[in-house]
Amino acid sequence: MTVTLADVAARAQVSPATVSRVLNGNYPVATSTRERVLRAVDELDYVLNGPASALAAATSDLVGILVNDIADPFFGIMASAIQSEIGGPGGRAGGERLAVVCNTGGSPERELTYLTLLQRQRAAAVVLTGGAVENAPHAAAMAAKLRKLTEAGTRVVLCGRPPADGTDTVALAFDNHGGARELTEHLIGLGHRRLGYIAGPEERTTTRHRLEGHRAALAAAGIEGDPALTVHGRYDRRSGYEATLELLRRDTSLTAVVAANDSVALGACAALRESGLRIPEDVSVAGFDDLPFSIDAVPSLTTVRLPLAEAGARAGRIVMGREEPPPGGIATVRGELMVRGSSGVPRS
Amino acid sequence: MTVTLADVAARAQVSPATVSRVLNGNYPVATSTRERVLRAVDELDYVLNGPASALAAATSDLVGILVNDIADPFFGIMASAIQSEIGGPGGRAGGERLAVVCNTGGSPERELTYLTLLQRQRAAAVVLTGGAVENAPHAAAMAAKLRKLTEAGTRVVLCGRPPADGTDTVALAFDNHGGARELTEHLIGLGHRRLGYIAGPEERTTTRHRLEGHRAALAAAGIEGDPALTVHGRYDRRSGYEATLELLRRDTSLTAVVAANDSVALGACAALRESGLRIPEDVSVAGFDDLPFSIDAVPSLTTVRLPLAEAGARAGRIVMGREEPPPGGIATVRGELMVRGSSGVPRS
DNA sequence: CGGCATGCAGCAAGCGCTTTCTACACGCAG
DNA sequence: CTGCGTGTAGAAAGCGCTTGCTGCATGCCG
Repeated sequence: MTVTLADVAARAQVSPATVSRVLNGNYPVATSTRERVLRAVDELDYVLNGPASALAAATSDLVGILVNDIADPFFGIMASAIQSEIGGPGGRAGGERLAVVCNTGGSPERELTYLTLLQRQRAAAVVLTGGAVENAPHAAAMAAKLRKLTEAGTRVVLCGRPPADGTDTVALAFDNHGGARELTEHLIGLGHRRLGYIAGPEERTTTRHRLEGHRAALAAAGIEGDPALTVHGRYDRRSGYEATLELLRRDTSLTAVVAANDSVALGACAALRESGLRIPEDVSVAGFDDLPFSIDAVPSLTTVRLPLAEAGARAGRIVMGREEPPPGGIATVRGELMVRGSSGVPRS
Repeated sequence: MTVTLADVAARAQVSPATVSRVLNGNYPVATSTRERVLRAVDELDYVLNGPASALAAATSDLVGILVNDIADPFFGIMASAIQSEIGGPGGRAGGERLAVVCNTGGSPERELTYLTLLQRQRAAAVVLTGGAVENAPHAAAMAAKLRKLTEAGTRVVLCGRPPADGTDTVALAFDNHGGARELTEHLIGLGHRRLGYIAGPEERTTTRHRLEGHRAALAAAGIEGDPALTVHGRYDRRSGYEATLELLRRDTSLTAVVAANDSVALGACAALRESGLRIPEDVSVAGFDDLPFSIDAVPSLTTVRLPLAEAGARAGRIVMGREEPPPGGIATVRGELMVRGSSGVPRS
């Protein structure tokens, strides 16, 4: 049998109540008693029963972090930053919390299911990262779930995701629109007029905002957007590779390829190179996010840096109540254009 | 107040016991009753209280995954594979489990603390990934903790980590030694004689095994290992960059740089390039792991592919009892040499 | 010196669920 | 017609912890 509070109490010759109070440190206990208890805990190698304590106290130290793809550094970096502020072991925060990263794989159902699971565990807090799926029924279901979580006392923060309508959940949204626009403006400034765009999966806010930013830049410059120059795909390298070949098939006159993110851009580079095109002499390429490997591409990738770690850390602090939420509960986090080797003046 | 089992029972006009049985499906319940209960659950939007149920049943559906660095795709890929087999939402397994990814940051203390946290939550299973810290007291503490977890009924599997002495924990270890050896043999076969080695952090099994494999290859070829040609660092790009500059400072005659992993190798490439050296004409570079971006480096990286996803999936299945553990509880997973553009014949 | 605030510890009532054991109603064999 | 197996539902005893309240010494005030 495992050791229980009562065993510790017996050994320390105090009541279970006292042991509990020593362990939680939320009630005055005489120093001598405390020491006796702690010694007993140590000697018996006692480990608190989490479920029991969560049940009795009606609280838990679980914090959930939802990500779309844990294998993607985009989410890994945010999750890492969030976790470090949540105050797991070694974190600066006081009580030890168990930060759990849940991988939704971008699936709306799983997102909802994980939220239910966290609700079931009476999670203390939840951070949702990544773009949302744009689909009315799902959005409504999410909003309802978030409201329920909030009601149950779970703090919720969205990180890198637009505010959820119908909730007053705190949101730290990335300025995908602005970043994409700035990026495309840069390319246009260089002289590009026919730009291909490799978008992410459809029905995602991130995808849409980046695409709209791109188109806004085109429109502002009086460039007619050609639908054939936009291809949708996933947020991975392979998708960028395939989409680029498709783009090349559709229109060989393009001088620049703007990708939904850096991984896609890398795939695009590979496809261009294999097609005998030089970067940026023949075709310029741009990514988004500025993940660590982007600077190592050859030529290094022109992209928009998103302050993933900073935003994650901030979300973590807010959800733990260690930082004031932004006014109105909504903040837009801007990206920064990083002009590097993969973009240049178009061939004439 | 939140809805409880009793509320559902009242609404369905049955006893709480019956509701519990319907929800757990482990006891015969008349169809008409079941339907009535399910309807009530639905109408009340009831969500089971996890802690309470874990306490009463003395089990939990939490599964822990320990990783060194969640921002590193090496771990992200494994975690993703493990999680998909664990049977979280959408997984193929039956009961829904909450897979929690814990980020130790490579710190021994945090590793231990997370294990305690998981023990406290009475986790159903735990998978530890990544190399272990080589340090007698810590190893002993870990072994003790793992034993305790096992005793308490938590299934434990090590993935990409050598067996823990003093436990009979199932382990899927990567053949870092063999992979490194093969890689260096490849370089030697190309004609390289002075190879720099950028090792990972000291006191890690992964670091040591890879380094030993490298040296074994050198020794087998009768090449004297020069201690000045080995530099230790972290497993990241920046570390590779700095270590390479240091290596170049120490010995400008080297014709190849072998890195502890792909990220380090990318940093090495950057440093070489900035130093005016061509890859592979002037200096060959090799990595380890074959992460997705490695093929996109220019030139693409020669490296050793580790079947991260496969190993993770297998570990996940084993820990869930859906696959037999390997004979003896220990399996060695081999890597595969990927010869690509970053390695070539040395300049004469 | 009585009385009362104060500090510390224990009692005991749950927290919401699971599960064993018991109860009841049938239906059918003896 | 009695008795018993079978199928289904309920009563109730916890699971191990937290916490409001009570109780008992102290020490200090008036």
